[in-house]
Amino acid sequence: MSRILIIEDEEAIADLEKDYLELSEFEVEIENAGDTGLARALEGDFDLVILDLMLPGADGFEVCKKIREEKNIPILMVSAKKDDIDKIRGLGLGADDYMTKPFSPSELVARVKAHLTRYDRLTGTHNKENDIVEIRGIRIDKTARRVYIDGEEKNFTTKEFDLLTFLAENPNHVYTKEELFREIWDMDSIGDIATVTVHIKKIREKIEFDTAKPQYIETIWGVGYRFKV
Amino acid sequence: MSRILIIEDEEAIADLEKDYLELSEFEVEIENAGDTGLARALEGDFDLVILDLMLPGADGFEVCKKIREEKNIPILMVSAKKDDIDKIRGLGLGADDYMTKPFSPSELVARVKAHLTRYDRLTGTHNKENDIVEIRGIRIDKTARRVYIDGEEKNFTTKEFDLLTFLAENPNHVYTKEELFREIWDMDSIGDIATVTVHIKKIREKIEFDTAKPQYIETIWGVGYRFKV
DNA sequence: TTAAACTTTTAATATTTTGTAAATAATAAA
DNA sequence: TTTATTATTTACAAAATATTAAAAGTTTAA
Repeated sequence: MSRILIIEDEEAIADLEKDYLELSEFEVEIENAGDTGLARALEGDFDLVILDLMLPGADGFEVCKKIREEKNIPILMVSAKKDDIDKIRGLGLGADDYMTKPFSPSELVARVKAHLTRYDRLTGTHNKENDIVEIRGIRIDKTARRVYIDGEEKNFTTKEFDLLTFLAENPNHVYTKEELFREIWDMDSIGDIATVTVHIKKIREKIEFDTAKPQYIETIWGVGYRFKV
Repeated sequence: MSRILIIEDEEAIADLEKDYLELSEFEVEIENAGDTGLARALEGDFDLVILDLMLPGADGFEVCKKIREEKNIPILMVSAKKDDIDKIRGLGLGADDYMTKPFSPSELVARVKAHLTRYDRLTGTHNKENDIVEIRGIRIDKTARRVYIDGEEKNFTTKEFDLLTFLAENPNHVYTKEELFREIWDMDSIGDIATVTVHIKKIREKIEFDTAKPQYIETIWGVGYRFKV
């Protein structure tokens, strides 16, 4: 599950937040000062930070900026003053969200979840762990070397699998047959790039609704192929 | 420069949003119905979508979900009802932010900027070499070999693409047909120059509003052609 | 070891792009 | 205005490139 760091000097608030987050299966740690909180955030392996602006030991703005310089994880700023929101924004600290006290714990949990979901989506952390490529209804499980087209598993040979995976992992990029050949086949292997064409056809037969009008792997006449997204 | 799609049926609101966003140098397009908006979002090359929940032609929830299935770009939901926020969250549609009407335009702009910044940070878009040529409403994606005229994709053959790209990358420079021929066809021999003329015509048919009065590729009589800027 | 599965090569066919040529239009110079 | 020069446009044939099917090799697994 996800690990969350709360940097907050008011113990009661920190504990309340922790309790609610733990109810949602999060793993939570608390630091009660700015300097220690910053150190912990940089050193620890957290997925999200909840950072109070008013802190002993360091300026909250500064802490936020420093974390952002090192980490891309979501930072949720908390402040008692509504005016601070504009300030945070204006300074371009890289905070992801702002909440003014008092706020409901469920609101906090909802926001935390939303940020984690987005972070996973954009960085692909979630998928990378399982080595899954998912794009336009095509799911490629790289570890198991399985391909699902609209949920249905289809069999792919080694070369077909590698070629499709490479294209799906680099969508919207036109590759020449030579480039694809070099990528999938061994660098030094001498061969005719015509085999790329044949494999593209085989893949199309398995993933396209109408092979004559490919919706996934497009032909860029005179150049090469492109996985359309 | 980022491209933003507004899906909103109230024209006054859409125009207001557009004006403010354009003041911040964004490129903005408006769709006033759900179905057309969805189609545009999926087909077009946008960096962010602002989506009104109450729409004719389709359910706003549905539109959001469909966009998210295909694209990872930030989606900013707008609604008149405050209760909708919880609903959006609960349904897990993948929206990135929610605003209730009425809201201040500057607030909108601030949020849009924040989302785009985060998106760039997490996807690393800004790190990747952007081989995108953008000039006077013409966007050329060299990696994908795609051309958008006022946001709409048009098909270009290899020679057309190369020729247009070369001219667009070197605007305001007059090239003789011989120079263009040597550049695109890369032959040392003086071949038949007439083919350049024909290709210029083909390109003009795709990019010019009125082929007889070219606004992009000008003819410099007796000399050659120039991409006007 | 053999059969099946996979990969590569080959060649015929289909498709798209490109170059050419000829007619027409526009411009500059006489 | 007339003429010579240069550009535009059109249509079509030729060239280039992609698709497809099938045969020939190659590898893999029983």
